[in-house]
Amino acid sequence: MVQIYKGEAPAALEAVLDPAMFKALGDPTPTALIARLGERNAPTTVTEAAECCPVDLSVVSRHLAMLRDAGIVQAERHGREVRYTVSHQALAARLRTIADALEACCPEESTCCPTEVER
Amino acid sequence: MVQIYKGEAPAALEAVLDPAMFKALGDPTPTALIARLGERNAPTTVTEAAECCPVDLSVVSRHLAMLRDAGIVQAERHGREVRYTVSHQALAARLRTIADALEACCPEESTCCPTEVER
DNA sequence: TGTATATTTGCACCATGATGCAACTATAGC
DNA sequence: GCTATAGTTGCATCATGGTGCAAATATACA
Repeated sequence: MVQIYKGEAPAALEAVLDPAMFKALGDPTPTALIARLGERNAPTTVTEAAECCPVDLSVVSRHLAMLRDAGIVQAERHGREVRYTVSHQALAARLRTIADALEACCPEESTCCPTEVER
Repeated sequence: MVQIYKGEAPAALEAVLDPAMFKALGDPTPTALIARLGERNAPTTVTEAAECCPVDLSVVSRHLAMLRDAGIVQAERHGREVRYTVSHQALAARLRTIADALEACCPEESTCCPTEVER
């Protein structure tokens, strides 16, 4: 369950930190699908996209739907096939928006002597 | 298990798409911790950080360690306490690096008529 | 050395999500 | 309408990871 804590992040941050997007990017199969759509660089059917990884077609279908819901890819139906497209530019723009929000939310403060702790 | 598919992403992308970072940002507790460290804006102990959310102190300790391993926060031990610091600037920089890699990897191509498919 | 505080780690439990298979729906062509 | 192809969805299974509790470790101080 994705529970949001009260006052978890500054408003601007909270608006752009989309858990769905990060969850998608944290798993290898969706990541592979994003790369696959990128290298094909053209509307790609579920069957074509499935060549990216050794998983069942239904798994690919589900992941693509998840990516669509997360706003990372777009879908268009043509007859009996559905063609997916990824906009790396759009995804990059979203990451930059988050970066902007991060820098804006909390002014940096110099710390005296940050020493790494061995793990 | 985080399995990396062969040729999952262009080299430049693969180098910056860190699953550990995205996994951390996809869960509310680590996100709340990042925000907590940001608003305090100074080295923060585990006990202080734990005020961010209604979870056991051990959970906070584990999440902070995970964030440290993911390179998102830094830790320094002072006596019996460990003080954590987050650099929003550094995190923002990493996101921008990913954005750059995304834009560089696959030249955009215009699609004819991207129509959303109802879910 | 003994005690108190701060943090980490072992362990068990539970919710979530990824997966494969089979059944189902949608569409095209006969 | 019937059949074939493309994709989605239901269901069961399994791995992962978040969580709390208790025990262990690290350090300071008496």
